[in-house]
Amino acid sequence: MMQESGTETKSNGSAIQNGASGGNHLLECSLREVRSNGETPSVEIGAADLAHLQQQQALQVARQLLLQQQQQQQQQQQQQQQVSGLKSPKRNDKQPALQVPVSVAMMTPQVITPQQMQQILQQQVLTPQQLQVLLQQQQALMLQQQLQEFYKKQQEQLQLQLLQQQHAGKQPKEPQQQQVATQQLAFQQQLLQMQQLQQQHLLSLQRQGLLTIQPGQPTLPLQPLAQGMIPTELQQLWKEVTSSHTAEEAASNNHSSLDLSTTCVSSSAPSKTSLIINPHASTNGQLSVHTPKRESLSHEEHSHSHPLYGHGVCKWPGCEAVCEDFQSFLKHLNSEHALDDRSTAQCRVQMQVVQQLELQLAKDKERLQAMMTHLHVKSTEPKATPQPLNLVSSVTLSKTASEASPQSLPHTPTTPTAPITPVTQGPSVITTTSMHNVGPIRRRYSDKYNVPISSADIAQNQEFYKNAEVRPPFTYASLIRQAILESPEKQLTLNEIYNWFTRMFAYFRRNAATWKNAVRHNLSLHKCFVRVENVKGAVWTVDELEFQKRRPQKISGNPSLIKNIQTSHTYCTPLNAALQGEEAALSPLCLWKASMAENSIPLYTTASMGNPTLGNLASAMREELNGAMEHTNSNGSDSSPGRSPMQAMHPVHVKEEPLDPDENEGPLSLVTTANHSPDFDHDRDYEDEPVNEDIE
DNA sequence: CGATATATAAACATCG
DNA sequence: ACGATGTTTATATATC
Repeated sequence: MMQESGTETKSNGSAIQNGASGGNHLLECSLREVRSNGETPSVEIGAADLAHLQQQQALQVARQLLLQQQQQQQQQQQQQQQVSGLKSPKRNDKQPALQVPVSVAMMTPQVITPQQMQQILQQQVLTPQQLQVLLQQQQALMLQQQLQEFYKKQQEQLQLQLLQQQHAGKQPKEPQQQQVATQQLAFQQQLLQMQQLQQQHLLSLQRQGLLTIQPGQPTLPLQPLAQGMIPTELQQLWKEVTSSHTAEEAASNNHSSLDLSTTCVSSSAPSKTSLIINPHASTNGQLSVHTPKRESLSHEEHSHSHPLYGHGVCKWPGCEAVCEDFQSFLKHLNSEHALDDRSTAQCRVQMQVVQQLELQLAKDKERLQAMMTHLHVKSTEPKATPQPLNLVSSVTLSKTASEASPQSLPHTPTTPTAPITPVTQGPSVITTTSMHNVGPIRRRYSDKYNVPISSADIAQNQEFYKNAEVRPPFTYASLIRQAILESPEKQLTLNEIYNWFTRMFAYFRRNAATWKNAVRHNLSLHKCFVRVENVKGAVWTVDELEFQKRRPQKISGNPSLIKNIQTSHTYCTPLNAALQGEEAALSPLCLWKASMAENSIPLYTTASMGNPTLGNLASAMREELNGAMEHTNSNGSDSSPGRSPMQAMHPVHVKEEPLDPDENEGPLSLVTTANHSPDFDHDRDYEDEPVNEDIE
């Protein structure tokens, strides 16, 4: 599984879906999503950090390789006669520590199995933000593992090379120095090769939109990498990449070209395979070792597992050449993606992408750690026990807030704030494929969202529900209301409501019969929804008063929320500004928003900062909460309570395949501007057609 | 434990 | 007859 998902992570979305042979669907999905959206995740890593880390990494690699080399020499000297073959099967055993020079430290966490993830999702133990982080980490982990395989293989190669060279040198019985020199050369070559492979990794990841690499940025990380190695060469190669020369070199070196691809394959294949030395692996052509041919595998398997091939298309970064079958794909691969400067450069970029991911992983890990620590501490505390005091204070705040901004907020989001940059909703998209067997679970959240989440997390979750098929933590009533309020006329037809659901939540792209029924049920059941006859039929509107009247549900166990409300000024401002510029940044409302977003509105992510609809949703939810709090708090206004928006909808049994949402309403069109995947632009109805294969 | 809220399922009605 | 739309009832679960 690890390998498999790792593969997917690594290079291409297509591989992802093809290779979905029970592997990590979460990862697959997320990648696919990212890819389809063509967005790139924002990597919040400073260039300096990157450079530093990469440099360290590079140095580490170099050191390890040197060490390895030395050890090998010693070893060989001791048993010169023994080393007769080209293979060095014992290598792993003898130098286990050297196998994975890169980021070993980051590998400690284990990859979460789909089941585990599923469980987490179902239980909603974690907030969407947390989930996202988790997913990202998982992804990064996969990558790491993949990289591990990469390096293992490379080292293996290196060793073989060294062995070979030693032998060659031995025959003429040249002095040891000569041997050393040869080995040094090989070593350098190996280093270069490794870097190239890494680059490829990065490149493909970048292509997938997993990372954003600014045009000028790449050189930064790369240079440090090159230091102490082959700076000139690397830089030159990089230049070539950046200059995007299109010279397609004929495959004079088919094997080599295959190499790059097979590297990926190996990482996707079982670890055993990945450790096998690929016959073509040596770019130097020095290896003559023959290992099990990949070609021996069934085509089907190939087409399903080759990371560079999927859906009849070559997934080489920037290629997308159509290949009828796997055979033609191989031909194409060999001819078009031979080991030329271009391919090498692309590979390099890929490596960079991977490196960045690694950095991201490190950061996310740190974050997770902090979260865990925090939660652990908190969990043993009042978490389960609501704190009235806090609640009160929060209520007060929110009340003020509501005053500050009229409850009729559903202001249409006029704030496409901004930078609709190629942001990315991170890799954190969850596939439902892995959750299909989940039975209906009806639970409420209540205190499950008391995890404080940073604004950054909030931002990251902007698109979370849009892409991840995770049940949104809102009741149907809340969602329906939101949908209606978001509309320009504050009224929607049933079908429009449906559309809103599917557009806004990936979760509602399946099980249509179920949730649609629920929507209708809710519309009929709740007084707050008023049906109005229209010229064109009937539309549904919201009776705010009625809506607020609903019984108040305590915002239980949310100490952190309160706490945040009181102390979230810091990021409240940015959040507010980003989400709703029209409102006072530091108003209590803002505080409310921040807390709200932190606790139950994971819809906001940097990616959709410019998405008015989301902003609307947020505001509406906030409004709702305001109302609820108001009621709860003031014994006055409405005798009846407001419903806490915190009430959650819970994971439901998912059996259908997610379809693409459609979009029709005018107001919503705003929504789907920059971030939307094309999918959102057709008018598809999400019916329950149990399709299990994921779309691409 | 009972009341309430919500989710889910399903029967049934109405209408185009 | 059929599907979309609504309404209503029943049941399960969670929360208060």
